[in-house]
Amino acid sequence: MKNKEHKTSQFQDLVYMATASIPRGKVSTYSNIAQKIGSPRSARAVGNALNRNPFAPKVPCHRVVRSDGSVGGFAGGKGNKIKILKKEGVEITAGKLVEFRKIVV
DNA sequence: CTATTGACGACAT
DNA sequence: CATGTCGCCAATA
Repeated sequence: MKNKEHKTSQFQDLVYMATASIPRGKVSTYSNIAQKIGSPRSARAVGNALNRNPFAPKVPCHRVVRSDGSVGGFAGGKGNKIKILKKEGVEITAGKLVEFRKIVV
């Protein structure tokens, strides 16, 4: 029997592509990705797409944070997201990225 | 088709 | 600085 391929919509595909281009040790924001894919007002929808990300961990959705510097959510648990980011060299204090403005792409 | 949901953002309190 | 409200958009029921 054949595997059922989760058909990804164009919107989700664009989100995954943009997210995959984030270099290790840096981050991006939901809003930033939204603009990159041509829907600057769809930050929320971007988060939804990443939440269902079928290409994890190929697509580093943990490198996407909120525009105010807070970590945002994570399907594997927010604490886990913070842990992974710290491992990549990202400083986080009280749930906020310290040098956020300097590492955001 | 409409209603609900959600890993958001900006602003008000 | 913490919390709440409104607006936004796409996926799903």
